[in-house]
Amino acid sequence: MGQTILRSGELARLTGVSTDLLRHYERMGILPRPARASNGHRLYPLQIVARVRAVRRSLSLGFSLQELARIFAVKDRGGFPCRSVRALADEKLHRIEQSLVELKALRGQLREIIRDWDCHLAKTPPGQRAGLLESLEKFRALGKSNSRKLKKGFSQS
Amino acid sequence: MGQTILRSGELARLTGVSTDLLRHYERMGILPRPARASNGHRLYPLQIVARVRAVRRSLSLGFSLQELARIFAVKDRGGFPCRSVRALADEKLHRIEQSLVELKALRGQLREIIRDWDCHLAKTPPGQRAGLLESLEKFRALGKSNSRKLKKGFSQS
DNA sequence: CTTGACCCTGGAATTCATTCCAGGGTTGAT
DNA sequence: ATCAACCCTGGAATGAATTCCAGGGTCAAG
Repeated sequence: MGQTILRSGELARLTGVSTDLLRHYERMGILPRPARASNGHRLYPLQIVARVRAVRRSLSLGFSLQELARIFAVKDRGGFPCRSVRALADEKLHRIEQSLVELKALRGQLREIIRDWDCHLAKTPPGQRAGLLESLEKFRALGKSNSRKLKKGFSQS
Repeated sequence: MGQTILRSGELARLTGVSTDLLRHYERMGILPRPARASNGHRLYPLQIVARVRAVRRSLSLGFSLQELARIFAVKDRGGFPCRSVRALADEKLHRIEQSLVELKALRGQLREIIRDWDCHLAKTPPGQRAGLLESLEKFRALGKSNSRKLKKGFSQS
């Protein structure tokens, strides 16, 4: 527990990220190549935990691995990407707000559609055609925007 | 214009969906296999426009092609999948609401982070380390939930 | 000396909606 | 006859994050 050196499994457990993913981040240039033990095992300094957590946090904030790679490339070469990070964050915020607007519109439409359907269903005995899907045409789509991408946000499990 | 029969290009133009995608939907069982002209060209009845629009609408509401395929499989065999469609819609609504909650939390956090960063930046001359990324650790992640998938909703362009 | 718990590697698979490709055919107009 | 504008096919590619795989090494405990 109190060591200053971590092996991949320990780092994985500490951060909730699979070792596979840690290696992937390394390949992407998002985590620096760590020192190696004589047997080839990765040896991470304790601070790497912060880095991994920052990565996970950034991802959940809407940063892409590519963006992080770009940022960390600057950083790991001794640069200070703070200003560009800041700009990126602003962009993310805008996207989130945009998404919120769209999602709310979607919710409104879906509610309307469901209400409409329930009317139909109430008048339709089970096993009979109610034509719910067809009725979808009545509802016009929202602006094309990114609504197509938004739907990816609905988790599966 | 006034015909009752459409060729793929016409249907594509009418619905804003590429012919490639129309064929893809057909492969997926989401559009029924249309009649063919003697030369092999697809001949769509005018009603197919409604179907395509329903598909697009459903997709934008968060239905997946798989789900639509299941639904239309029942439907095209003469069944009435309305009840299951209704259940699915309910599920989508829940997901949207869940997404909304998470997105709002995200927005709050991102705002907080940005405010925090701006403080640091104000005190840090350009080209100097401000440690914005490192400061991300201070902010704890939200419940694991689907926040990972949510970020996909932030469009690129 | 064997078992189990680790670790290593590079590359492939996954998921999803959508697009792109190569190779080929049928029309209609010039 | 030839060009443009369509249409056909099946399969492969895209992007994004993540996982899985095979084949192999290291190490401590029993």
